[in-house]
Amino acid sequence: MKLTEAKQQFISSWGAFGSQWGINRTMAQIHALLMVSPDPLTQEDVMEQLNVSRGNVNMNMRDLISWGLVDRVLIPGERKEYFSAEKDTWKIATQIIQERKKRELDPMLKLLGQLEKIEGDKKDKNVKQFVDTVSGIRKFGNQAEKMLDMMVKADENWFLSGLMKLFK
Amino acid sequence: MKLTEAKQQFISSWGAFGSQWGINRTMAQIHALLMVSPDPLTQEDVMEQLNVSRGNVNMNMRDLISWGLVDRVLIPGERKEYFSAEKDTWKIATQIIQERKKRELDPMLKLLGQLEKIEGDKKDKNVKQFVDTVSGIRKFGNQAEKMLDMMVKADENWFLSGLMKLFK
DNA sequence: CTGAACTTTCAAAATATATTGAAAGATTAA
DNA sequence: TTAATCTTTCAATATATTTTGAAAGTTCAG
Repeated sequence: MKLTEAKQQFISSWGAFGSQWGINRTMAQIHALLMVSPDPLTQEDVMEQLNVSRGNVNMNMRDLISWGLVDRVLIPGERKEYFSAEKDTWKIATQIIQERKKRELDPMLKLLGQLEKIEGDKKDKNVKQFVDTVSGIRKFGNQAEKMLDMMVKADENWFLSGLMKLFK
Repeated sequence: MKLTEAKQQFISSWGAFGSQWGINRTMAQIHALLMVSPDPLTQEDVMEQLNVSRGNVNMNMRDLISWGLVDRVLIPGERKEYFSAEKDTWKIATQIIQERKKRELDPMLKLLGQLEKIEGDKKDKNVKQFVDTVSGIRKFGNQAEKMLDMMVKADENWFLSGLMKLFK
């Protein structure tokens, strides 16, 4: 397989993969394109390579930046803006974990904590099942949160070798 | 807060949470409803409580069953089918991990493995960046896969206390 | 068998999400 | 300044996903 074809496949699959995880296809594709591009690209470059509109690129690029996955890059002497993606997989992963945790997991755990304090007869099986379910999810979520924090703080090597050896 | 209101909130938030992760809202809501219901429910019950159509409940219930999160339950002497959700958070989580891994991660890792075998001059920075990116993601994915397998095999207690102590 | 009770299917409709592109807004070289 | 270049916005449009509900399918008691 040639580079051009492989790139296409990678970009298209990364887009499809992303949609299954609630990331919009174009955003994932832009990310994929930037990850395999050795040099920074302009909005124009991305528009051409992915066949999407200026506005679309602009909005999704902004999102990618807010996720900390893409940086604006100034090239001395150039008027236009360039964009470049973080290429280190470990950093990408921890960045995504951190953001999703902050944006989604934390608020959910907060809500569950409130729902647990429901008033009602603990003898009522409806009340009991509700409290048990909610607190079960909350406990699990809290542990997951701790584990993710740990991952984010740790370094890649810990993940690649250290953790694994403990449970071979 | 009263049970009824708390249930509503839980169901609605679980639905919203699900959509951010690529799960359709109704499916997540049905799941939430069944998780907090002490006894099995019929399609009719779900239709009424969530205000969705028969077909919708039927299709999503089928999906939930294929994910291993809901079981059909036969009640002796009853003509209709009842549905009941697994209530153990740990089992729910490992079930979801296992399924998503099988449906999404495995195929993606397979593809990345192929893309890595691209033909081309390794001196070309385009080729190099492509191979580096793809193999970086693949390696990370492989480790993640191992770790998830471990989680699925382990038991809840290991997660709740054991793992955590190692990295306090 | 027969038909009542229940389940499944799926084309059409509704809804939600993503994309476009032209106009307005910035920025800067000259 | 001015005007060329580049970026951002957002209402309109297009696309994708979800939902509906009536019809077809299934099951089983009598």
